[in-house]
Amino acid sequence: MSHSVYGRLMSVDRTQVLRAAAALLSRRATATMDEVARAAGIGRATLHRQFAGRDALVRALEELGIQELEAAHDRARTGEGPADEAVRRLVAEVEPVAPLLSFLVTENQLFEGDQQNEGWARLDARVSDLFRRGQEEGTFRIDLTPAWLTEALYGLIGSGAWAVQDGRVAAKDFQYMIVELLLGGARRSVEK
Amino acid sequence: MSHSVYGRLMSVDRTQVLRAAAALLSRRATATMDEVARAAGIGRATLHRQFAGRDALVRALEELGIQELEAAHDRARTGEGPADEAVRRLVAEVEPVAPLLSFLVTENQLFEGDQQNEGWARLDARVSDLFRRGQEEGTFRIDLTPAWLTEALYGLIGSGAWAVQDGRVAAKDFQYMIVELLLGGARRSVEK
DNA sequence: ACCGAATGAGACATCAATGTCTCACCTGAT
DNA sequence: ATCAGGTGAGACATTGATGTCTCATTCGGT
Repeated sequence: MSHSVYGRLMSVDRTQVLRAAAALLSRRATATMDEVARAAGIGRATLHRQFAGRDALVRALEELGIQELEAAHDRARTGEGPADEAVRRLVAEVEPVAPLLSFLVTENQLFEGDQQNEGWARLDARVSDLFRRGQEEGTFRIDLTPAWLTEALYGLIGSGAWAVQDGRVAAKDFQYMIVELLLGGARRSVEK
Repeated sequence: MSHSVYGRLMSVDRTQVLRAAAALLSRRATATMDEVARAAGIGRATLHRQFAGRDALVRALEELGIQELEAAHDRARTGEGPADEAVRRLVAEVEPVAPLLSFLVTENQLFEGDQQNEGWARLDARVSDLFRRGQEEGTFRIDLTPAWLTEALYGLIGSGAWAVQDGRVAAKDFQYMIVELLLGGARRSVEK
C-alpha cells in the first residue's frame, strides 16, 4: 500500500511522451492526437488520460519548452562575460530545443489573444536584457532595440531549424550561421 | 450576346476578394472560409464559386504573393548597383507584402510534401543570386551561404511583420531594423 | 500465483468546418 | 418591362478530429 501516491506504477513516462510529441509536432504542426499517440508508442486513450486534450498537450509542451530554454540560459551563463560571447553560448545551448521553439512560436502566433504563458515574458526579458547589456557595454549597436534583436533571434533560430530540417543548411552549420549573421551581419566587415 | 464569355457581369472582384483574404489570413491563419467571406463582404457560396475550396484559395493567395514579390523584385532592380543597396531597395518594396509572405511561408511549412509552387523556386533563385552577386563583388561575406542568407531574409521579414503587428516594433522602423540587422549585424562595428 | 492498476483497442457521440445544393432576390443589359 | 446571370442566405450531407467510455489484457508488486 505504499504505491499510487503520486502515480507510481505508471509505465508511460510523461516526459518521454512529451518529447515524442515535441519531435513530431515540430515537424508537422498539424499532426493528429492519434499520430502523436502512435509516435509516442502509446494508445490514444492513454494520451488522453495524461493530457486532457490537445490544448493541454500544447500547453504542456509550452511548459517543457520554456523550462528547457531557461535551462539553456542558465547553462550559457548569459549574464557573464562579453555580451556577444554570451549570445554565442546561448545559441549553442538552445540549438537542441530549436525545433520545439519554432513550433511554439508559430503556435503562439496562430492563437492570438487568449493570454500567453508568463514564461515567455520571463524569457523575452532575459534575452532582451542580454542585448541591452551588450549595448551598455558598447558591444552592440544602440540603434537596434533589444526588443527587435530578441524577435530577430527567435526568427533566425526558427528559420535555421527549418532550413536544417529541409536540408537547405547543414546541421553542423546551424550555430555558426545564426550567430554570425545575428552578430556580424551579411556585409563584409573590415575587422575580423 | 456579347457577355458571359469570360464572366462579365461579375460584381465581385476576384482580386479584391483575394486581398481581403490575404489581410485576414495574415492576421489569423486559422480563419474560417465563412470568416474570409464576411471579411471580403461576400457570401460563403460566392466565395466557394470563385475558389473550389480552401486549398484553392490558399493556392490563389500563393499566386498573388509570388506575383507581388516578383513585382517587388522588378521595381527594386535587384540586379543593378551595389548588392547591399539592392537588398535595401528589395526590403523596402517587399514591406507591403510582408504579412502575406509570412502567412505563406508558414503555410508552406505546415503542408510539407505535396509539391510547392515553382514560383517559390524562382524567387529563391532571385534572392539567392543577389546575395551571390554581393559575395562576388566583395560586398558580402562568403562564409554565409546564399541559401542561408535567403532563409534569413525571409525569417527576418516574417519576424518583423509579426513584431509590427503585435506592436513590439514601430511600423516605420520595419525596413531599417531588418536591413540593418541583415546587413550589419548586431555587433557594433568600427566603420559606419 | 494473485490482484490491483494501468494500458490498448475500439465503439461511440460530438463538434466544427467544409462542400453542395436550392431558391428567392437583385441588378444590369436589352 | 423583361430576362438572364450572379448573388446571398440558409438547409443539408459529409468529413475529420476530438473527447468519452467500456472492456479485455497485461504488467508490476506482493
